[in-house]
Amino acid sequence: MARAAKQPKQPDQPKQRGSATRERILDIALELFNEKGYENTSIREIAERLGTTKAALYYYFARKQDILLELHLRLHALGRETFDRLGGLEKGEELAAAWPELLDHFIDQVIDNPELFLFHQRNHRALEQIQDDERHQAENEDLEQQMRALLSSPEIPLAQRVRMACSAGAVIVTLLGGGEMFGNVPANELAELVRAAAHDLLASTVVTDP
Amino acid sequence: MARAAKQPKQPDQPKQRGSATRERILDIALELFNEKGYENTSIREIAERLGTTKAALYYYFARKQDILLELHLRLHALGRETFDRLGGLEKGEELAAAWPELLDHFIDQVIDNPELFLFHQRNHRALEQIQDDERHQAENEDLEQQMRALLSSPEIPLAQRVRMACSAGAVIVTLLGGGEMFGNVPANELAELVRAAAHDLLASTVVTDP
DNA sequence: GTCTATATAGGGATAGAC
DNA sequence: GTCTATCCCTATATAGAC
Repeated sequence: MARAAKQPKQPDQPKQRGSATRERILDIALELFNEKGYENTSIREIAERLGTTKAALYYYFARKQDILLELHLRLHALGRETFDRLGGLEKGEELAAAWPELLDHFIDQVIDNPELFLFHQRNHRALEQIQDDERHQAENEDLEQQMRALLSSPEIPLAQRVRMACSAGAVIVTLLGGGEMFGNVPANELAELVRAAAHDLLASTVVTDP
Repeated sequence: MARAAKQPKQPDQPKQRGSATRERILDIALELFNEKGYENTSIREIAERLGTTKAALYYYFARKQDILLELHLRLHALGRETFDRLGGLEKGEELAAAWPELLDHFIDQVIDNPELFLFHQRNHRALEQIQDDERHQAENEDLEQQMRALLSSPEIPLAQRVRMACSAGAVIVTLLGGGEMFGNVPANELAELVRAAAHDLLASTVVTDP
């Protein structure tokens, strides 16, 4: 307890949690990470687009990783929001029955936050690696990890779990697959078509013995 | 014509097209790119796993990019194989009608070459960038680009194209989503479940006016 | 065909002035 | 809070010996 008694603030906590420029940095980083990827984006590039210098960014984020981590936290919030709905459910049957509603909520979130989900998809590997390096809070808060856990649950019949995974894949690929694919179709219209398709996929599940 | 008269071989063509060590380099690179990603894999790492040094690799590949490019060509071959089946089709209706069969073939290919498709998915961005830098032959040979082109075809009703995209997404995400998700289920069994799900998704398409 | 040694560039990160 | 200048490291790529 003798060391580190001088620091007036928490050592590893971000310095300006709600700062306006801090948010701008995160927004610009999100843009660049989506355009070029995390590893191909340098601090210098982020600073240039913001109109400042490298060193200025280091006032807000001690390491480049911390920018990535902070963006991941935005996704965590969405994940918690989605999975809080299933809090009480325990048995596999109930979990499986809740899936269609969960998927609907997921579609809404993707439509509302396309950049964030694109970021998650296109920087999947970089996000994996910071989880190994740092134990950034509970691992189970991540939306994807919770979905995977649910899809691993042995209480749900395999055939049904596969359908559930398929429905998620259909949503992600179609909604994030790039706007040019379907021309200028408005996002809402696309979402409803995907929603219908995903639900048909789930509905045609063959009933199996428990 | 005065210059470059001395070279006994083509200048930018790879030196040992069918060499055994060359293939080993590509296999090891494929492994590492799948584990850590293209940009996080150094030439030194590839050389170490191969049991040699950096400089040795530069005998076979002039640039790191060329390794990526060569692996991409393996995918091109698969794409050509798939799309050669549709060569004669012209009208949108016929193209849409051929989709289920095309999807079946696609599933077979993913099952037979999981590492290659994983490589494509997890290094998507790096592959995009070499397409910009170099015009590496016809762009339309890429499987993904051809699929996108088909899904953009305005002759096919939007609802149907969305279903087609959904079916592709279901296949990719479920088959490449990581083996841990469904435990130790054999790949073939999984493939048949996915195949059934994807076809149900396509079959329940609502008939619309042409 | 494979090595050692090196050139060169760029990235992350820090020190300290203002 | 933001700058300049700099350190240190690692990466790609090349030259040339063997």
